[in-house]
Amino acid sequence: MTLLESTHALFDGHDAHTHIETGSSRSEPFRSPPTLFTAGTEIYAQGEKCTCLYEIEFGAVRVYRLLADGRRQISAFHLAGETFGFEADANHHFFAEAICASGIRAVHAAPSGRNAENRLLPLALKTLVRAQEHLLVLGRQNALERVAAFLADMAERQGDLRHVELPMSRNDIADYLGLTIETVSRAFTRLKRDGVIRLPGLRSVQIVKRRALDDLLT
Amino acid sequence: MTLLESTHALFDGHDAHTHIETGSSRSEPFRSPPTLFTAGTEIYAQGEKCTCLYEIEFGAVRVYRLLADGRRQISAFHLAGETFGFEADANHHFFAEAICASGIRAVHAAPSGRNAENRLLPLALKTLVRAQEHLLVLGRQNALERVAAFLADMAERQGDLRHVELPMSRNDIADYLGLTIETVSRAFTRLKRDGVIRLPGLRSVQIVKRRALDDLLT
DNA sequence: CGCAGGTTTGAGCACCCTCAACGAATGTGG
DNA sequence: CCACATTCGTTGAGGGTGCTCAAACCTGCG
Repeated sequence: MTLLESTHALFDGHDAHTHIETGSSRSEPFRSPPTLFTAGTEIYAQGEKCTCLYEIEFGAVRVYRLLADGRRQISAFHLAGETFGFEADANHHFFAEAICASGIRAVHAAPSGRNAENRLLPLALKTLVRAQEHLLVLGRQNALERVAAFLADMAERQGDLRHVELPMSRNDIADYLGLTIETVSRAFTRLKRDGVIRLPGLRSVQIVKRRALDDLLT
Repeated sequence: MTLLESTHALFDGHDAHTHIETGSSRSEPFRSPPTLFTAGTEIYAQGEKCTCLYEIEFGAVRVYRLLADGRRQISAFHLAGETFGFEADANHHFFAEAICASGIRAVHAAPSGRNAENRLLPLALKTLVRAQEHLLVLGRQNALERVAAFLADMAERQGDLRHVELPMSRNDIADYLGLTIETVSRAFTRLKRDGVIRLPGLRSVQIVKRRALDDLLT
């Protein structure tokens, strides 16, 4: 199965991920070779046991929870180079899915648990800081401010303050920002109309007036 | 200054906290004797250097951030017995204030930094879990559900599932739940009207229909 | 008793959601 | 290669939840 072929394979569970052949497994914590997850494939589910962390080689991941009636809250997006899958106890309390075709490496804790905490704490801190930032956005910002904060965050994480490639759909953005897709779409439209951003493609955003965007933050 | 006298002292800064005399300082991390903070007194501010953690002997604390225009998001309440003041880097990114007269003990990290992480990680985890729960509430629940979630959480943390004593004002609750005081008040009124709770006092809540409350959760 | 702070209640409005239809993009099958 | 299906995104109209503004109420305290 090639990368292109698998891009749109649907939720067929474990058949969907395939080991990618690479040499080199490094020294200390045991990194498995990266596995290919196709768009929409589940990486882990709420209630499963935590067995490892995950490093994203390429692609993107959404981590979310569901309410009983199906409402979804995406608590975080993770991009290439980031590590996720970290939970407070031995069980997962979230779902994780690949947003697009993604190469993901399982990282098993070092056998000597002593070093584990030194690696876990920074990860917990990063997750916590993001959650707290997110909390402020969801609690006290309006739709336009939320979308602006989201774009600014993505731009910063992708290392290009003028251009963002969004791997996720409007639906994902809405469930991340506590809005509906229509409201997200209208916010994009308004930012475009006001000349703050341009949209060369649906998932491609140019930040034209950085200043105007920043004015919507904090 | 007695505890009662100081209950309503206002923001008079550093004069407001007073050391309480107690014997006993324990072994490993250096706990200072508890300090009395009166209602509304700042414990630390955004931008200050982190010097220690804080243990609440009695009372309650709010931890919050401000937007430029004064909007406030309370990210957490802390009650007696809990530890707070933990931040991701060396500087505080939040404000912390005593909600009511509170006895708070500064806990300085053990000089051997080795043990520090063993104590920090569980605290980071607890903070993270709460933030993530809070995220779901702010992102995807309506006003009534938010207030219900808040009451259920407070009841559980106070160890009495049928009765809650709220140390904080409606204003604090609103800024915690991302609502206005009026909306919080209306939610209380509605829960009372529906017989879910009773209000023996403004800050005293009896949970009458636990089941109905639970139906509003997750 | 009057004042002050916090809370409740009401009326009106704004923002965002809901529902619906349309348009765009992409992949499928003929 | 084109028609079609499907998914995703946009746009519009209308309604509801929660916000704003305002006034009344309650409670504690000087």
